[in-house]
Amino acid sequence: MRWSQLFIPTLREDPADATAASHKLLVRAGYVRQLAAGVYSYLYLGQRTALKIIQIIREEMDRIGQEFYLPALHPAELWQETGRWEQFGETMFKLKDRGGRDLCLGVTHEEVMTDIARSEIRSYRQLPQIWYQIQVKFRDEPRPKSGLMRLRQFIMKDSYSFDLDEAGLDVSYRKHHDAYCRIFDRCGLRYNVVEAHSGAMGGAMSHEFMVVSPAGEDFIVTCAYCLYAANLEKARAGVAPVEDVPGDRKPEVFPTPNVRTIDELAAFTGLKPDRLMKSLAYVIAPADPKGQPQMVLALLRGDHQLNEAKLGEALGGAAWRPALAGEIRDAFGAEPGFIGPLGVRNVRILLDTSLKGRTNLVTGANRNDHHVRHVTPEEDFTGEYADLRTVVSGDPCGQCRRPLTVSSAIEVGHIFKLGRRYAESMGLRVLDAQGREVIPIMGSYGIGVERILTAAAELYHDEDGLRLPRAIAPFDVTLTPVNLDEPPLRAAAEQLYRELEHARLQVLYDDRDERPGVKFKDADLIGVPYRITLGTQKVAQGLVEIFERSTRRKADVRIPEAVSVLRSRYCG
RNA sequence: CGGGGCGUGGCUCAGCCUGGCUAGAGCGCUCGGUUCGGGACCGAGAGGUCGUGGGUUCAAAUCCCACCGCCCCGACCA
Repeated sequence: MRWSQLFIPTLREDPADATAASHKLLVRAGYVRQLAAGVYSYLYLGQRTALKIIQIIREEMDRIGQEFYLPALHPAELWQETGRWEQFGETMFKLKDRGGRDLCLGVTHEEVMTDIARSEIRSYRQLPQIWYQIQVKFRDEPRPKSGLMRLRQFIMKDSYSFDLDEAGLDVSYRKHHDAYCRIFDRCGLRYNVVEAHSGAMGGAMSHEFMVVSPAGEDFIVTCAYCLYAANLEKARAGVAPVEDVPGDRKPEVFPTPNVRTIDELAAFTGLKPDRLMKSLAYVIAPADPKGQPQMVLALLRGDHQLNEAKLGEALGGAAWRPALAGEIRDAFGAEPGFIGPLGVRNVRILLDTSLKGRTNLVTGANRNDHHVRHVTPEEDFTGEYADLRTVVSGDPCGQCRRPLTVSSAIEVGHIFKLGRRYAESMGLRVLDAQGREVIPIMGSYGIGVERILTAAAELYHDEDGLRLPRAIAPFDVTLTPVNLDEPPLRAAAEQLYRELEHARLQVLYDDRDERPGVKFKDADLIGVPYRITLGTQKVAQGLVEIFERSTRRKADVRIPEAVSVLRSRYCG
């Protein structure tokens, strides 16, 4: 394509409202423009790159499944059937048609896919199925952010598997795992596959595909030695042992005026926080509206942080919230800051596993301005052990004891073993080989197209601009004559342009009447992997220069060989 | 939703605190000329409801109130 006829609005300066590198560069390079918070237009370059990403996804998904295209506009009834009309709440864009009927824009498509399956699939012989689509999703996020990182409208490849049994689901899940690896490999991403928290979706297993980046919003825990990898929400680790001073004395209450926090208590007692026991109070709403809320006391080592996802899991997925000060006073007889496990009644006590075997700890006395020392779990009080703490960098790996690393990461894909929740609630049934009616088991799987672009931009850029992997760059090569007023240069450029196109390379021919510096800066900014530069001197000697964007290496080649040299780079 | 910031030509910003000449700069854009291997230079131009509405005032980009939009931190995130 001839640059002079294209719309590639590059910017010299960073847009004022961007902070993430990918956001700044995608706007500066003319890939995207913002329309509203979390809503972006793809311009020419952005669309070319998006289409390449989508094509890679499509090719790999076609190896394992069938492409559909579902509506984005859904009737409310479908979502009310599964209870997710309420569950998604304000995250869902809801609207009414002219007849006053409730509609919404799809946040995901389990309901629509399951609706198709239940009305068409009757027999186990029709299973398994893997259906996918590449389509727009709408989520009214409370806080869109970082350009294309978190959008309110975005393109997702989502797929759904239907299998007769768990073994079948394992196969479908595995196929997706492998397809996702091929997709992200082909897109040039470096990523980790991590065990993920299944969240309110339920389900037995889920994995996330994570690109480590400081711009990421998630945290993952990885072990460089045994390859353990998990989302921080889910990650487990060992703990370095703590030397307790053996104490055979009985618990002893002592005054601690105005000492509420762990830091204050450590300073007051002169003990390290790992000798203290942190008491956090939560309540579970009763299943029965007339019932009493259940008070929960979570106990952690003073220097540890509670992991809310793990607490939720320990409570069996029940809805919970931090206890209010009044509720704490009623249940413990003391203000927050002075509560503890001793002598409490009707309180469910959860101890983090790192407290197992510890002795002689200090914790709240359930009496204002007092704590209690010489407390030993299991001797002085009892409770259930659960993994509650948030892993931090340096914790010993639960598998190999080597130190773990916590990194921020961008979630580019997520695969879920869904189970039978949707099939069950929506009445999907098939007959098995014995003629019995059974409920198929489902999986759901997602890839965020913009996330791939964002992650690539975060991963591959420098101070001059983007340097996208070849597979997703908008062009293969830019062709840059430094001055088109010189007939020999123009002739050589036009000739090369034809040859490159003939060789099926995607070439961006910079035939603009711009000075060389402008052309070089723009070419660097938009991140095309190679540039062929035609300069007066070199062309007079029959040479052109091939410049590799990612390494900044330059090499002179003879003009007749330029195309084949470049082709070999792409093929080899 | 809580906290913070911002809103002035296409872009990046100054001006606002302390109200008052015709609202400025750089970049970009148009025309003419020179220039041409890393965002050139000279000359001449075009382009602005100062986010919106209301209020105070002789007078509002500037002060006050309300609203809207965008960004950041937090909460949230199948």
